[in-house]
This record gives sequence, structure tokens and C-alpha cells, in this order.
Amino acid sequence: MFSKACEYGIKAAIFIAINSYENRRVSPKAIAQEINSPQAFTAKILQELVRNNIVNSVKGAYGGFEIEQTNIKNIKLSQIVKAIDGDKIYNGCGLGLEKCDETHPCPVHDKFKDIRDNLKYMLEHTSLDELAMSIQAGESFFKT
Amino acid sequence: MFSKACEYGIKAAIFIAINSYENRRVSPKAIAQEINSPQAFTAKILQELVRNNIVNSVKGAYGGFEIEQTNIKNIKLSQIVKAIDGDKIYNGCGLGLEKCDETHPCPVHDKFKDIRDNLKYMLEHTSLDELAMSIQAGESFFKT
DNA sequence: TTTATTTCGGATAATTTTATCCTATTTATA
DNA sequence: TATAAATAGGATAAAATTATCCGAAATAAA
Ligand code: FES
Ligand code: FES
Repeated sequence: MFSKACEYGIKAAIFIAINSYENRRVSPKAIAQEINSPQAFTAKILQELVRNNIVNSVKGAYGGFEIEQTNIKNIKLSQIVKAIDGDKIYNGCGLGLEKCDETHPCPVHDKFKDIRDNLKYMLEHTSLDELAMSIQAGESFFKT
Repeated sequence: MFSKACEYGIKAAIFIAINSYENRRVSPKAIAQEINSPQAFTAKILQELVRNNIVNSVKGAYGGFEIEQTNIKNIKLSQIVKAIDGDKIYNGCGLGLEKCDETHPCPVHDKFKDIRDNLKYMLEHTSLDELAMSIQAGESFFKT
């Protein structure tokens, strides 16, 4: 469904959000440990999130990654997925046609579109904030 | 969503179904041309479908791939997807946890599970027959 | 039985994704 | 200003996916 990079990116963003609520910046090392991901690869993904203005990075001593507290509620899963995996998952054809087109649909278009639209809606209506809360409440987990 | 291999596999199966209704066997070459896929790679995927008893192969002159007419209605998309991509798409965790587990869920579990279950339901209730019909009726297409 | 046809299957290559390593750059503080 | 701490980013490497090639095996028909 999502690429590994995207899975890491989502988890990393949640972890950064949690720490930003506590006014703490976090390092790629701390993130990778917490979410159980390869550190250097995770760092690359963080760069991508920074480029997309989803997280903020502060270089130098006492630096790290953070998200503006007031933004955490506004950031939606869809932004992260789009930043890392692009929007093929929202617009792409289920059978790989170059373009998903109502007027020239693939055999599964009608059925696939429903699923895809549900997914899109879900991602667009799920905020980083609520995911962070569920982790903090101990209701969900980053690793097995 | 699906791998390229799976996309080709689904399209190939539909094309074989159509031809089987007309009592014609088809070759990897004909399939690849029709569904716009690399021939040799498509042949590999066909082997996988044969191993999973989804399509039947007949070697030698006048051979080719076919599906028993009476089976076409019974074959569901889910069988093809499972044969090629496995069942990670039905059971796998959206954030890559080793195992999707209600009692130890990842942050997106609740929301992801709904989507995933919808997809599973759709795949399990979509038959090769109906997809073949929509192609034959000119209502859907294999290529752009 | 020979021949032409066709799938099967192993080996290999190309591409993409995932992952690692090392150095440059930035920045707060001493 | 010097130093230590941190992210940025380029160069590779490893692994997985996608794709190609070719000979072996099977089969129908001449
Ligand atoms: S054309 Fe294939 S999903 Fe829309
Ligand atoms: S645990 Fe992640 S989707 Fe169920």
C-alpha cells in the first residue's frame, strides 16, 4: 500500500509531533530507535518532510526535528503520503493505465475508485494530532 | 497498491477469460500485445497463475492458456491478487508492523482496517466474469 | 516418428527501492 | 573565535522488483 519510506515517514512525523508537544527536538537516531527503522534512511525521509514544510529542522547544537505545535492539528496524513509517495495512490489507475479516466476506464475502475476515494478521504481527514494522541494514550504502538 | 506483476496478471486473466468463452486458447505473445505488457515477464506471471490453478495451460501445437468456461464466474479477483502479491494486502499492517494485531495496533490501525476490509470485500466479490463482460461490452479497456 | 509449435524454467540483466557511509555545512555555546 | 553537535547531501551498496533471453520439455499434426 504505502512504501517503506512512507511508513517510516508517517511514524517519524507522529513521534516528532509527540515530542514537539513537550517542546523537545528529536534526532534521526532517536526517531529511528523509537519507530524501529534504519537510521540513515530515515534521515533521508526526514529531509523530504522538511522540504515539504511538514516538519522543521534546526541544525547545530541543540538542534533536531520539530513541528510547530499549532500546526500539528492541521497536518493531515495525506500531506505526508503525498510528499513521499506522490499522489498516484489517489489518482492512479488500479491496473496501471497511464491515467485513471472515467471516460476510458480499466476493467476495475468503478470498484477500485470507491476504495481509492475512501482511502483518500481517510488520509485527508486524519490529523497528525489524533495519531500522536493515540500513541501517548498507550492505545497504539510504533513497533511490535 | 498492486505490483506491476499483479496488474498484468489481472489483465491477462481477463483476456484469457474472454477468449475462453470463444473456445480460443491464447499465447503469452497475444496476451502481452493485448494488455500492453512485456511478453516474457507476462509469461512468468502466467506460470504463477497456472501453478495456482487459476488458468490452465496446454503445451505444444495449438496450445496456449485457457480457463474452463464454467470456472470463469467463480474466479474472484482476490484469488489472482493472492497468487501474485500474497495476502499482505488483506492482513498486513498499514505502517509495516510485523503483524496487524487488534490488541497491539499501530496508530492508523482503526482507520486503515476499514479501507483494507473494503478492498478485501471488493476483491472477494468481483469475478473474472464480470470484468470480462465489461471489456467485451466496450465499457472498459486494457490500455490507454 | 519427425517436425513445428508452444509452455516451462533457469540464468541473467536492468531498474527501482531500500539502506549505508562519509563529508560538508550550519549553529549554539563556551 | 573555536569547538562540539547536529542536519544536509552526495556517493555507494544491497535487495527487491521488473524485464529479457534461451534452451528444455511437451504435444499435436503431418
Ligand atoms: S481507469 Fe483504472 S482505476 Fe480508473
Ligand atoms: S496494526 Fe497497523 S493496520 Fe493493524
